[in-house]
Amino acid sequence: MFNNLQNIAEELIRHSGGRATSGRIGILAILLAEQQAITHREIEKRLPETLPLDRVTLYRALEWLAGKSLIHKVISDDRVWRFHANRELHSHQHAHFKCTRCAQVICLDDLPAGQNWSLPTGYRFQEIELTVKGLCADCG
Amino acid sequence: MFNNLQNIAEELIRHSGGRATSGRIGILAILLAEQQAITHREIEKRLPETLPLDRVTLYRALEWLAGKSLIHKVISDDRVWRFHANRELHSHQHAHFKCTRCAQVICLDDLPAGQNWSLPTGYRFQEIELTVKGLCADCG
DNA sequence: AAATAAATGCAACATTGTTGCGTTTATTCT
DNA sequence: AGAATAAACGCAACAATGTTGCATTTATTT
Repeated sequence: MFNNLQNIAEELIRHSGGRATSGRIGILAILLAEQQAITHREIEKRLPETLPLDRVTLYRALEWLAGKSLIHKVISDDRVWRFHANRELHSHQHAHFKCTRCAQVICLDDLPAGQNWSLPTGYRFQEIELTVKGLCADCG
Repeated sequence: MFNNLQNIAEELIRHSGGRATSGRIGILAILLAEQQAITHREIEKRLPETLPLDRVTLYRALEWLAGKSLIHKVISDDRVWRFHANRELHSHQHAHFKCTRCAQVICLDDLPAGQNWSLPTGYRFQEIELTVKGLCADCG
């Protein structure tokens, strides 16, 4: 099962025209296995002992994966990036929920239509970044 | 005129039950004079030479002002806090616009109704944090 | 004017993320 | 399969933003 994700990850990476290194595959597999967006540190903790990875390498791999749109980054009010695999459902814009108590982040599917945000004249819309904050089921 | 803002700032601070120190007054006056949300560093640069203020004091004053709801903080994808005075218009929840080229941040007045975000069962809504990204009039 | 609690300044630290550069490795070419 | 090559990697050092502890100063109260 874990192996299955490894294979999917490898396939996705090759398909994006990059080198299928064990680091990238392992990282993407971890993100694919995760329901929520998780931090750099959380990814580090989930790395198997057989795959020790330098902090910097992890950062660079994440940046590369995000550049290839295989994952996306979410910023939140703790000033920490969180990463999440771009499953089909989420490949386009979507909102995030962040628990104000346990800091867990999950993805929501909806997003208010972006274009009809009334921006001042001359301003051009590109994208929307929306985080709903509250208490998750465990903390609420 | 600047003096006027100083007076308003002082009044707001006293009204919140805190000490009206020159630092707090100066900082709040700067934020009141600003249309946009600005960073810690930008505030530092705007401080008059007659009011040299320690980095830490500035952070603490901002935290205090935010705690008293005289200002609010906005996080964005450069992982830097920006601060903005809570004028009446903005005292409740509102969205922000951030230019992806010059990093300028302004406040927008609308916000989609928060309560009807479909959260998973058991999740409780508290607040919404929304940033629209794009190009401002100067950069677009 | 003196007393007092709150705010300040300084130094040191913490966290997250980035850069430069020599070494290793996945991939390609023969 | 083995050699060549560019892409990834690991290490060390750095950068930016924000925080903590503690002694000193200051706004406010009496």
